Order: sequence, then structure tokens, then C-alpha cells
Amino acid sequence: MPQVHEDAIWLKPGQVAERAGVAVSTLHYYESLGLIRSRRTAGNRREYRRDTLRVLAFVRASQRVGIGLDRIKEALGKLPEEGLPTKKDWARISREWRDDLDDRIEHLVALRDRFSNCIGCGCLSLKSCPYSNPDDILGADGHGALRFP
Amino acid sequence: MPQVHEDAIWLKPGQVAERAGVAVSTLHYYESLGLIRSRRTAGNRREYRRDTLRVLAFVRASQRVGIGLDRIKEALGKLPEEGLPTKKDWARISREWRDDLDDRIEHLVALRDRFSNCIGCGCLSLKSCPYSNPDDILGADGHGALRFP
DNA sequence: TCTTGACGTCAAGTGGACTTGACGTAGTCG
DNA sequence: CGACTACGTCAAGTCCACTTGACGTCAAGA
Repeated sequence: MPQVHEDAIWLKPGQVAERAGVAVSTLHYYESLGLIRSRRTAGNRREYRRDTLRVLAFVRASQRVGIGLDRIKEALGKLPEEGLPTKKDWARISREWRDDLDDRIEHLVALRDRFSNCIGCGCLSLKSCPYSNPDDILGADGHGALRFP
Repeated sequence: MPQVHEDAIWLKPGQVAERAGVAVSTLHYYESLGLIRSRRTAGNRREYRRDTLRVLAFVRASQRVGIGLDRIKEALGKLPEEGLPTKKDWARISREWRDDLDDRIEHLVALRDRFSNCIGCGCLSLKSCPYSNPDDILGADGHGALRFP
């Protein structure tokens, strides 16, 4: 009987690393932080569940937009310890993250639009356009931005 | 004749720090990197032009969404050394940044939407929905994401 | 004038996110 | 069976973005 190979649920470190586009050392690191989990073979080698790839994709996508590993772990921590996450698990995480992501998107769009508007009015110069009031910017990104990320 | 005070163009470090919501040491640091500039008084104290507040707001807004200081400096470096930036200066920077920001927004929205969809289908489980194919995610965020940020 | 606080410089420390190195073992292939 | 590669652990190193510390100076108010 031929061995199932392509559809194997348990993946080796090298496979995971390559498919997720991260270094094996990064897998160790993430595991040490509790972001991902593995089981061990008789010979003490790690084996990752296939859905670890999803988790890694999620981690990297989140990181990419400036979210820290602690925050990501917090979200992932709401998945069940063992077994597959349920709809309910995801719904819980999702509610929190949506707010966070919505907020980040909002800021990013604001940044982009402010930039676009600056083309039109030549701002960053003093008192030349409605966007040039530093306090407006402070209101949007200043003290608030310090507490928030 | 009374001294103009509120509308002073040149600001002291403490004023800039407070209004921009950063530490004075951060101003020093940014200056050492060439992100902001200052002139000195007779007594060797720094004085910042008022539009430094805009630059700082821009820096922090950009940082917030995961853009590094080197990249930010690169953009700011396209502003003129002395004098106020012109429409043309901004247009040049803006074109490049818009692409960058558009891209980041796109990824963020994709992340959010993937998350939202997961509520509907209970994914992160194996083979349960169109979003669960790890290679799809790899295509979007995997190897590409490593080169790109 | 004296004191207090904001500011100056420079070196070193911190925290996050990994990577590298040293060194020993496990599995696989010819 | 032997060699080679992938993997294991653990400590230390790196890079970025700042912060802290030590110590001296400038400036404004009582």
C-alpha cells in the first residue's frame, strides 16, 4: 500500500518553513512564544499540523501591517488548545480583530488621502491649506497614537 | 511691541515633543537619522521649524502601519534640503507612497475579509472552505511577503 | 543672584524579532 | 554501512527604534 505523502497532515519543519516562507529557526522561535505548536516523533523531531501553515500565514500577514507578536499571540490564544477551532472560536477572535483592523485601515487610508490632498494644495508648508494645522494632525495621530498601538 | 508667541515659527524641543506626542530624546534620534532638522540658538539650544510637527505626524502615522524609518527617510529625503517643499516635491513623493500605501491597505483589507469569511465557514480547519488552501495564502502572503516589506 | 528646570552631548542599555554558532543526533540514500 | 543532510538544544549575536544615565550648560522666575 503506497504511503500518503502529498496529503500528509503532519509536516516536517523543513516543509513548513519552505511553504510558509520562514526560516526553521523562526518556527522554533514562534513555538517558544506559543504561537504555533508541534508534536514530536520517536526521534524527537518536530511535526507540525498542516493548519500551522494557515496560522503562519496569518501571523505574517498581521505582522506585515505592524501588529506585534504579543498581540497576535493574544488572538491566537483564543483558539482551543487542542482540536480544531470552531466557528464560535473564530467569531470571538474575529470581532476583536475586526475593530483593530478597521482602525488600522482607517488610519492608513487617512494617511494616503492626506498625502493625495497634499498634491492638490502643496501643503507641509505653513498655513497654506486645511491640512496644515498641526493640531488637526495631533488629534488624529499624536497623543492618541502613542497609547493605541 | 509685544512678542509673538503663539504663532512663533521656531519651536523649542519641549514644545515640539509635547505637541507631536514624542519624547525629546526621540527628536534627537530622528535628527541623527536625518528625518528632521533643527537650527541652534546662540546658547546651542535646538529650534524646530513649525512644520516639523507635520513631518513628525507623518513619520508616526507611517510607522504605525509598519513602515520603517529608513523607508520614511527615503521619502522625506525627496523634500528640498532648505526652504518649503513645493507641489512638485510632494507630487513626486506622493506617487511612490500611494502605491506603497495602496498595497498595504489592500493586504490589510484582505486580512480583515479573510477573517470575516472565517466566521461564516469555520475555517482554519482542514479542507473545510475555499479559504483553507494553504497555497492560496502562500500565494498572497508567503514568499512574496518576505521580499516585499 | 540663586535656584530650578529644560536642554546639550555621548555612551550604554532595552525590548522586539529573529539569526547565528557550536555541537550532538536522526533519518535517508547510494 | 557510511556519508550527508535535516534536525535538536541552548547561548549569544544582530538590527531596529528608542530610552536611560551621567554629567555639564543655559535661561527664566522668585
